[in-house]
Amino acid sequence: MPGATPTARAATRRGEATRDRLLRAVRDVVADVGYPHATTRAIAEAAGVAEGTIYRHYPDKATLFLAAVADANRPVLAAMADLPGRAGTGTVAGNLTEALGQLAQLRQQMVPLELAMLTDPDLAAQRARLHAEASAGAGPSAAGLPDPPGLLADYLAAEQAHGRVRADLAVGPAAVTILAALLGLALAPGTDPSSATVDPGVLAHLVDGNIRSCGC
Amino acid sequence: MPGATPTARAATRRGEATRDRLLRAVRDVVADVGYPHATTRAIAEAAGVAEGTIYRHYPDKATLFLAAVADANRPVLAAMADLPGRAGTGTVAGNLTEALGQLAQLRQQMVPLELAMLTDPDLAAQRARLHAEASAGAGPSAAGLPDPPGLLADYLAAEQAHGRVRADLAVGPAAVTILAALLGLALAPGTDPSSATVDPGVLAHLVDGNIRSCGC
Amino acid sequence: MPGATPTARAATRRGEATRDRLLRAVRDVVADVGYPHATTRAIAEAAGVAEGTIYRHYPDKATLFLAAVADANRPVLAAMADLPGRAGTGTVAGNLTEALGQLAQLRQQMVPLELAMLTDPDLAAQRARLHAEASAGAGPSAAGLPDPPGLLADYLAAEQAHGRVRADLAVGPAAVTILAALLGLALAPGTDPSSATVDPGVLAHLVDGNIRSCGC
Amino acid sequence: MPGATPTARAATRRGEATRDRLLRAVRDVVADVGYPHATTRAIAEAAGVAEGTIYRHYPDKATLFLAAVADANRPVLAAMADLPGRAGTGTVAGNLTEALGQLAQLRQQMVPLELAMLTDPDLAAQRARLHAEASAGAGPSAAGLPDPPGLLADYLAAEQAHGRVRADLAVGPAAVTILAALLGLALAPGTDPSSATVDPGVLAHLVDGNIRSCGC
DNA sequence: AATGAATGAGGTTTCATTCAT
DNA sequence: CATGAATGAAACCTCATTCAT
Repeated sequence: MPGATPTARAATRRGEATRDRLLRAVRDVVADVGYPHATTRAIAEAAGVAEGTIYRHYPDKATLFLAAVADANRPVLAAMADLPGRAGTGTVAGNLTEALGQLAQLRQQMVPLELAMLTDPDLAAQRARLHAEASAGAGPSAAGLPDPPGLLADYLAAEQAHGRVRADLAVGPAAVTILAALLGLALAPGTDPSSATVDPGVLAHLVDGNIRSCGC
Repeated sequence: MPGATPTARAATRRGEATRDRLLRAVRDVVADVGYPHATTRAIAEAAGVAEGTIYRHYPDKATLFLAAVADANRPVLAAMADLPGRAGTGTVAGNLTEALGQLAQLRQQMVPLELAMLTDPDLAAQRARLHAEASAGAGPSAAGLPDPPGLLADYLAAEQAHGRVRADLAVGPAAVTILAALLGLALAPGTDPSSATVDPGVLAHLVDGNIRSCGC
Repeated sequence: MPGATPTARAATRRGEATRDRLLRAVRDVVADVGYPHATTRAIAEAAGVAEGTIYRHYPDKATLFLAAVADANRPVLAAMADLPGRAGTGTVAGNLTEALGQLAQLRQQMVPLELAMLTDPDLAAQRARLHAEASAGAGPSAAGLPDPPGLLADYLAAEQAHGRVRADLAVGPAAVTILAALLGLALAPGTDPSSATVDPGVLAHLVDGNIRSCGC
Repeated sequence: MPGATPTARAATRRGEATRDRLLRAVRDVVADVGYPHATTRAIAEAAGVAEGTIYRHYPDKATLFLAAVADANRPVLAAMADLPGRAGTGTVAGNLTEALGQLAQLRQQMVPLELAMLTDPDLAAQRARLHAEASAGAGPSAAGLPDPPGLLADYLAAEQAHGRVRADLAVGPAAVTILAALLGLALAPGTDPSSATVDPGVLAHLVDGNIRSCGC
């Protein structure tokens, strides 16, 4: 075993490290100079590799960007995935505040990348195609990948079942609204981009206003 | 007096018409293909003029974009400016629903342009410079131009004075949250961009959840 | 007489004034920003007219430049034309110093325009064509228009006839050399372009070294 | 040691060859069509590379031109650098004639580039900045780089010390005048640009008239 | 005669991508 | 696997010239 295909393994290791550096470089450069100025040159430089190296790991720039988005999305989804399981424990406001706080913090990191998706229809289209393929590949049953709005709606519905959220709340629109507000806050002009967190007062208002059971 | 300076006026007329066509072309092209693909060539074509014509009216592309943003912003501000005057009339929910509905409709139109500002730091910087100059030029007293969050907060405070909004509502954070949610909704993936309006259910939820006096 | 075709006359007057302003504008702009940056826009602005006005007086930019060169050349030729007639009067050194001093002063003014001719073969070709046509139009006898080297050589030859210049001086090469040195001095790096005159020491050296009769 | 870093060297080699081809292309194109028509397209074509290649080696067109000027200047300086060491050997006239003849020949090659510097103030300014930086970088003691007028003046002074040039000659003005004349001759209209040399008669006159010791 | 908006060819520069090393 | 020179299409912008007023 010692010495078995050492070069191949080392090479693989090296390649993975390079890919990681590239993904992080995409995030950094887009956050720094904006998507329109995030050129392959700038990204390669930030990653400390030659420009040509990009194309040894990704077939083109769009694919690299989508990989960076997926990579940045993972912790966001993880932060939300816990939520439904907590229904009935602690307090509703506490659970939401913690989850949304985490989410806001993470989203801040990936907002520039999400913006890129929103401003570039080509990128969005390619992402849609990838998602479609992924769903198809996973079989017909795997239609609904978990996404933040769905997870949040699930949690709210579960709390309704526990009687801890007013029964007449439309959980779908509420989830969408809450997350939209969070996104909107991250973008609002005047937001200090260096502070990674949302103003706690605003966050409290958001939670409180939306789920308050009617005991006011 | 009529006909006093007919040529001068005519000349100006033509130029103004061209400028208008250019501003609209910017909006259309950005909405269509996205800011990164909104080239001067595409804009000129959409406006029905030669590429060089752009530069007789605007010194560079950034200035053209900023002019388009300002132009698109005008009706948005107009829609909000009425609101504070309506405090005490009709119903709170009615006033807000109407104003936010209008706002959502208009914002939809200018969201792509605002996104451009958010993705391109250069553009944002130049806009900031322009605003600074405009404020300076208007004298030291004109510091605060009216903006949507301020106007909405003013309205909410006025309704508090009328006792039609619960007294403990923090009007500043509430205004910011509502508008952020509106912006977030316009961006949320899955929003049908062809429907210019926000889902009325969501809008109702937004108004209701945020300002509801405690009579539930 | 009063009121006789006043408009026509006024129009002509105005046209001539405009042409003059244009010629001077060409000189000023070329001297200021250099021939490659002397655009029709800059020239029109310097002349205080609209860009289109240029083409009411000159068929194209090259013709305008050549007219400006010819205009700037007139006083230079005038300064040299006197010289041959002065042979035998005053002192040789005095005559030359005065003529060359004047020439240097004037040339300074037109050096930028002459440089334009030297850097732009198209312009030079068109000038040559114009000269050829002028000569042809003036009849076959008018082949040799008076030019500075010829006039200077004529003067030196006349002084040789008076015995005031050493007999073995080759007047042709001497004239060419002197004028070339003058041109070279105007161009030499380190020449202060604001001082319109040549260093008197250098000028004295130039005169002295070239024509000194052998009494040293 | 051979083969130590073969790739790096090879890469460098290719780049260096391309740079050389570009520098020569600049000279050729400027000499051919004149500075105002020396477009990047024409230069790239003359060098046999794509237009974009220029910008991998030089940040912009101006820098490329300045590099071409510096490159063309090197042999000119080399031709003059020998001169001071020859004082006291051969004959004064022989030394000067040879050096100036070489200089004229070389200068002919670089006259179009020097003209470009003279007609384009932007270029001249950037050159001045570069020179200033170079001097500063070389330490405060390296203020005076050797330049042709200085070297020629040094030579003349040395010959004065040997008693082979008349003692009352002002070596500074003489050197300036001689070189200015050479430059002027290269530009003089009527000079056949295909003959790379200056008319020997004129050259003799130039040498003779300026340094002749008084034994006539 | 004069204006200035409009034109479109062409200029410099950028950039995603390919290829020889 | 990695490099970096090379490519060429396309981006933004300029400019001499034309044309409606």
